[in-house]
Amino acid sequence: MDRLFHALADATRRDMLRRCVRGELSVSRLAAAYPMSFAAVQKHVTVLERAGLVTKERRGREQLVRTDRDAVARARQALDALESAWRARVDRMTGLLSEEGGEDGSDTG
Amino acid sequence: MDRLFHALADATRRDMLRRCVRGELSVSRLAAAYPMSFAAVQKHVTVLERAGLVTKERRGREQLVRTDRDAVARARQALDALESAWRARVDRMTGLLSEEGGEDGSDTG
DNA sequence: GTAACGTACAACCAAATGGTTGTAGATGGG
DNA sequence: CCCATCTACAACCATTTGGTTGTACGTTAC
Repeated sequence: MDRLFHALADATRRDMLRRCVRGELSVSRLAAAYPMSFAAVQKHVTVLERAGLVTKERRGREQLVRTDRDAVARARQALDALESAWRARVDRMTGLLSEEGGEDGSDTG
Repeated sequence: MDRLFHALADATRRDMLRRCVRGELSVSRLAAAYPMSFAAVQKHVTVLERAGLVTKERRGREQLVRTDRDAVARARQALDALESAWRARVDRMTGLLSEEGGEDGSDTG
């Protein structure tokens, strides 16, 4: 989860995710799109890969990068969990008066 | 946006967000919950605050921390935008054959 | 007024980040 | 084979992060 959000916390990497949705860009093709060295782009891709946000697929001597849909969904679900905490709070206010105890701690993913 | 996701990329800070949903915890009360110094917790709160994820409200000599619901929603919307990119891709495959051009770049926020 | 509490902020340090360059291993084409 | 391309990885550097301690300031309680 740390890796996931950390990977998302960089504008270059978020842009990469958008570009790699179609999974047709090699690393060097991707690198051509940014004003930085190939190695720097490689590092960004590695960060995305370790976060599970993209996968690499070999085609000849190229390595095609593709955004992993499920990983983005996972991040969204984490934020959903946070929002549901508000809902629980509202429920409590409108409905009843139970004590606190909503310690689900869904952070192990 | 960078600050937003960066703030979320730390388990301690995510835990803080959960705890501060009800907005009834002072910084020192919060600090008591973690195995680190008060100053360290203060820094975490500052990171969350600069990301817009929490606000502070003074009550006497205490400073109550409260999670900002809208900021979390904002992060979710960013991930929604990513997912809609996949939908656009599917649309293209099933429907027509238009060229690429979905450069909305909703990154300025 | 003074002590205790809660907060803010600066200085400092180890480790990680994000960038660079350089080198080396695979792969494909003439 | 030889060369160009694509990739991988290490070494290095400036900056940021995440933690510490110490000090100063405002507020509450006695």
